[in-house]
Amino acid sequence: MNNQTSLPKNNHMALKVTGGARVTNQRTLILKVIRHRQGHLDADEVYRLARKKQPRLSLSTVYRTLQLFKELGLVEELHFDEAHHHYELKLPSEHHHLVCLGCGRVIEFRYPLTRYIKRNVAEAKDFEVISAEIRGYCSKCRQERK
Amino acid sequence: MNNQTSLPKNNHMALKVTGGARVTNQRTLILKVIRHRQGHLDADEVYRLARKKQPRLSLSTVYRTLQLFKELGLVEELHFDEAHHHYELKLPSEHHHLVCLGCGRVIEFRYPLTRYIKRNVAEAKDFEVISAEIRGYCSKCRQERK
DNA sequence: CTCAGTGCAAAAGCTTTGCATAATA
DNA sequence: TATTATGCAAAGCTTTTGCACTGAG
Repeated sequence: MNNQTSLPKNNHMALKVTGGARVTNQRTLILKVIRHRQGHLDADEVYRLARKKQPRLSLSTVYRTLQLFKELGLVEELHFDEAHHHYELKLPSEHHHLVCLGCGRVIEFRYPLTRYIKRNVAEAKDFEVISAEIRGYCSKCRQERK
Repeated sequence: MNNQTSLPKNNHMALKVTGGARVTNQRTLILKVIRHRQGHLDADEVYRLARKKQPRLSLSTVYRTLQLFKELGLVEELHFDEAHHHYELKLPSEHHHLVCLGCGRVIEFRYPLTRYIKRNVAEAKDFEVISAEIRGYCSKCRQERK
């Protein structure tokens, strides 16, 4: 966060662990951008942020890198709305999202659902839960809908 | 389901209730197609099924109608994957989805989560839950990942 | 030195929009 | 008859792909 020089090392480790994927400036930068932002961001946001440091970066590299990170399990791809994919760092602790269908706001919460779901939902017995997305209407939008 | 003549009446009612929206053959047909299929389908599937009855139907009409139905609260729009929107009839009873990140399979289940979530998740206290999507890996894909 | 990764531009989806025509209320 | 809805074609967006060049290992 504050130690600039430690980030490349971490990125290098994260990439190296995977076996085979090369550590390039672009990948290091993109991982740094995602780490810096807590929460999710879409490909274009990653692109705009990363270009501040490396203006010649191309959008296709961002897409290819995000795809790679997803396969490596470094980031998770989320589908909040119809228009974009969103990506965020895969965190060790369980956390989920409330998505408002009215205003599109995304609220993250950390209450664990996995155990409850696996215990109560027969269909989920053998299902490995990664994340949950609860859709509905936030209090603000509920009032406006009345 | 089997009484062909009763469907238009139902559709008419569903559309009429809304105030303003006109009851057209296209809308009636599209609603019928969605009703006929239990479960979700995307715009192109609606289009292909509906064209069997009305070959001159255009894809833009399907999109516009789906959009309308969504606004009217007749159908729900789902985002299982990156490529398409999916639509399904809004049912009175609570039901949710398990989505496999490996094979894309969608498993529906009817166990109610709303009460549990509202009770335990502070952020969801004032949130009106419409549906939940649990993402992860199904048993088949979990074995393959090992 | 080799092969994976990048940038650029073009293509490929899915979805939306403009406009004249057709149909509902 | 006054609007609203439709069909068609074209445009818009995000995402993917082909290819020659570059750079990591």
